[in-house]
Amino acid sequence: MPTTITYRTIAEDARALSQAFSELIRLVQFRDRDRACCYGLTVSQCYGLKAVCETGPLSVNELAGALYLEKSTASRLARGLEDAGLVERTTDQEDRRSVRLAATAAGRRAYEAIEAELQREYAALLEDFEPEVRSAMTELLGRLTRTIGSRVEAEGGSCCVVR
Amino acid sequence: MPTTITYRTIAEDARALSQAFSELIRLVQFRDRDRACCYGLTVSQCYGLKAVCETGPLSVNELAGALYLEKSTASRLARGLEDAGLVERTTDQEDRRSVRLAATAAGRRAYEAIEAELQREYAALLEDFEPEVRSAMTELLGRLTRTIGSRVEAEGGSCCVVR
DNA sequence: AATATTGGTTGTCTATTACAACTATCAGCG
DNA sequence: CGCTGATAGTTGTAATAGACAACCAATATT
Repeated sequence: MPTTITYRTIAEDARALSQAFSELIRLVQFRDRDRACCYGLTVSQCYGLKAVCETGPLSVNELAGALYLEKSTASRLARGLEDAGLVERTTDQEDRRSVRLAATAAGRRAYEAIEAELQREYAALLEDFEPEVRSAMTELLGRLTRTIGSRVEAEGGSCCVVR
Repeated sequence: MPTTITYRTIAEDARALSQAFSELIRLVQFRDRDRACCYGLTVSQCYGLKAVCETGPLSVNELAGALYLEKSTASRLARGLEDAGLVERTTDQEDRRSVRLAATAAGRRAYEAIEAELQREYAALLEDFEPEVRSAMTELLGRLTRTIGSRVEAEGGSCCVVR
């Protein structure tokens, strides 16, 4: 299995990236749809729980920011997680408008189980690659993601020209 | 800007991959939601048009397969594209149950404009990286996507253990 | 104290999707 | 030929996910 990485022009790489991305998005959405059942959580709830567990207690607005959602959507998401007993909602004593969403013990357990399962899957996937390719892949994907993230945060998301 | 790619264990890579993916998915979905306006098409319609334009005339079932959708969903998607005047629907003469979805001239124009805009965006994004990193990134992302694709096609998408 | 701002919630609407029931066509077989 | 079963699509229905706007309550500003 050769690791020949050929150089290309930016345009060629952009084309390849566009192809890979749109396919990837479809694939992951498909997988996520199917996964919706786990622990009786919806896909969004999984992402919400993940955000709360990883970033510590969050306000509704912070949750919305972390997931790139509208605050109303985040609010309902939080309620769902609360109803499921996975997060606890207390009013912030510094600012009583604000809410503190913190994971409960059950929430942390669920998060860890889901995360472990996901990582088992990804590990199995990565076994198909040689170690250096594997590491490069994850490293670069991380970089790409961070770059896209900073762009989205800066621009907000421009729409293409409708002539 | 050094290109130090450190080796890691599979578990570490799996963890990094999981992180990058979930962030990436959120980001791209956010961008896509925002983009929904372009040419009066919805996001799904854009993906549908892309499939029809790139893979040539498709049946409804083939469209569903390409986008990992249920055939009913693909059927409605096709109708939307037809109503927008972007694809033409003719009954296959070999098998009159089947339908041939082909892009119209307007459809091809719209597809090309959307694709060009996307690629301009990706090119701008890739400018932030050195050529060798850029190429490696797109190359490896492509590989990863194909590997995931073959897994999804094989397994269908297993759900995690609900104990 | 009056006004403006901010954090959240609720009402309403749209998009995206699946599943199930149905129609029409095709393929195989006695 | 005429059943029977499989296949391609369509339509009905329902659930999820999300946005936007109007609102309430608390905090900030002047």
